[in-house]
Amino acid sequence: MKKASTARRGRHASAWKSVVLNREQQFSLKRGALLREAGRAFSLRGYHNTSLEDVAKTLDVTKAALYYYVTNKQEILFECHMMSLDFGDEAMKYSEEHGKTGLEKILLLIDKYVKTITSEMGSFAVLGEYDALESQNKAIIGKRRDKFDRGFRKLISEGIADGTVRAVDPKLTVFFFMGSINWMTRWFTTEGPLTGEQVARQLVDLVEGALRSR
Amino acid sequence: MKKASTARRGRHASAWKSVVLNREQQFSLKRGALLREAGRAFSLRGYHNTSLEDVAKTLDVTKAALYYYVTNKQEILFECHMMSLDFGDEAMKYSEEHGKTGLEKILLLIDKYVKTITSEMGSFAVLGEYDALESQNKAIIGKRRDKFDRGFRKLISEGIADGTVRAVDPKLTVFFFMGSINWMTRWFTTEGPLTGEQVARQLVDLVEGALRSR
DNA sequence: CCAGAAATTGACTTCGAGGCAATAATTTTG
DNA sequence: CAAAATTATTGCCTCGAAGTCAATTTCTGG
Repeated sequence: MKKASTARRGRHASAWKSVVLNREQQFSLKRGALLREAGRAFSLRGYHNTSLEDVAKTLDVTKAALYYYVTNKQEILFECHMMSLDFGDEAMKYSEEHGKTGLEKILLLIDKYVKTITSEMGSFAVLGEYDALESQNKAIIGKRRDKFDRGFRKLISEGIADGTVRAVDPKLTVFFFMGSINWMTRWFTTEGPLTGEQVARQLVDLVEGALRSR
Repeated sequence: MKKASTARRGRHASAWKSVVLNREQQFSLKRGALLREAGRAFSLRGYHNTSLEDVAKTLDVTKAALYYYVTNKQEILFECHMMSLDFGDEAMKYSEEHGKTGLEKILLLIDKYVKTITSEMGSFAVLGEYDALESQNKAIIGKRRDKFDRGFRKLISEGIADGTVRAVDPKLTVFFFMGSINWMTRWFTTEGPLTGEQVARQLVDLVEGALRSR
C-alpha cells in the first residue's frame, strides 16, 4: 500500500547532495500538502462527498498527479487518521507532563488538542469517517483510538481519586467530550470569525465547570 | 420527488372501508420501517457506507422492492433528517412549556431530546450526513437546523439573563453540546450496555455542571 | 544546453451502487 | 374462484468516481 511512495524516495540519499535532498523535500512537502488539503475536505464535507478531482482542483493539478504521491484514496484517509491520533497522543503526553491533578491534566489535554487541530497545520483532522476505513486499517486506527480513549478515561478516574473531579462516569464523559471535539470539524474553519484559541478557551471553561468538584 | 409515494396511497380513501385503510396503514408502516432501518444504518455507518442492498437485506427484501416505498435514496436521507428535526422541535417545545428558568429549559431540552433519539422509535436519528444532502434538500434542512440552533442559543441567553446560567458564549456552547449529542449516533446502540435514560442523565448532569452559575 | 530522471497529463478502464421497466407473485374484492 | 389491484423480484442499464498507463512536459545536474 505505502510501498510506492517510500520506494520512490530514498534513491541516492547521499547527505552532501543538497539538490537531491531538495527533491525529497519537495516530494514530502507536496505529499503533505495533498494530505492536508484532502483531510481538510474530508473533515468538512466527508470522505465520500469529496472526490479526488475536487482535491486535485484545489491543488491546481489533475487527479492523476495525486497518484504519484499516494497509492489510493484510502491511503490518504488512513494517514490523516494516523496524524490526528498523533496529535492526540502528543496532547496526552503534554498534559501528563505538565498537569499536577487529574482535572488539570484533563483541561490541558483538551486545550492542547483543540488548539492543535484548529491550527493551520492541523486543521485537517479527520475525526469522523471511521467507517470509511477498510477493515484492516480500521483495526489499526481502532486500536489506537481505544488506547487514547482509555487514557482519557484514566485521567478522569485520576481526578475523581485525587478529589479534583466530581463523580462522573468516565466512559460516558469521554464520549461526550470527544463528541464536542470531533464535531468541530463540521463547523470550524480557520477562515471563520473565531480563532482556535477562543474555541479552546470556551470548551475548557465548560469542561472545567462540568467536572470540577465543589 | 415524493410524488410517487403519495400518489400511490390515497386512492379510495373512503373512511368506512377499513380494509383499504389497513392497506394504507401497512404501506406507511412498512415505509416507516424502511426509513427507520435505513436511518439507523446511516447514523451508525454513514450514508455512503450503507448501500440500499444492505438495508434491503436486513429487511428481507430486495433492493428494488424499496423503490416501491421511496423514490430514491436521497429521499430516505431527507425524511430522516426531517424526523430528527421534528424530534428536536418537539423537545424544544416541551422544554419551553415545562421549564421555568433558562437553565431548567436547557436541561429539559437535552433530556427529552436524548431520550427520544435513543428510544427504539427514534434510534435512527441521522444527525451527521448533512453534506450528503443534495443542494435543494440541504437548503431546507439547513434552515430548520439553524432555527433550532438559534432557539437553543436563546435558551442559554435567557438563562444568563435570569441568572441561572453563568456567562458563556451561547453560539459555541450550543455547538459543543450538539456535538456531544450528534456524536452519540456513532457509539450508542439500543443493544449496548447503557440505556438511553442513563446516557441522558449523565449528559444532563454534565451540562448542568458546565452551565449553572454559582 | 543536453540527457536523463521526475513530475504531470489526458484518455482510458473498471467497478460499485443507484435506479428503472417489465414481470411474477400475492392479496383483496366482487 | 377469477379478476383486479397491490406488492415484490429479476435483470438490466447508467453514472460517477476511483484507479491505470503510455505519452509528454518540466526539472536538475553536469
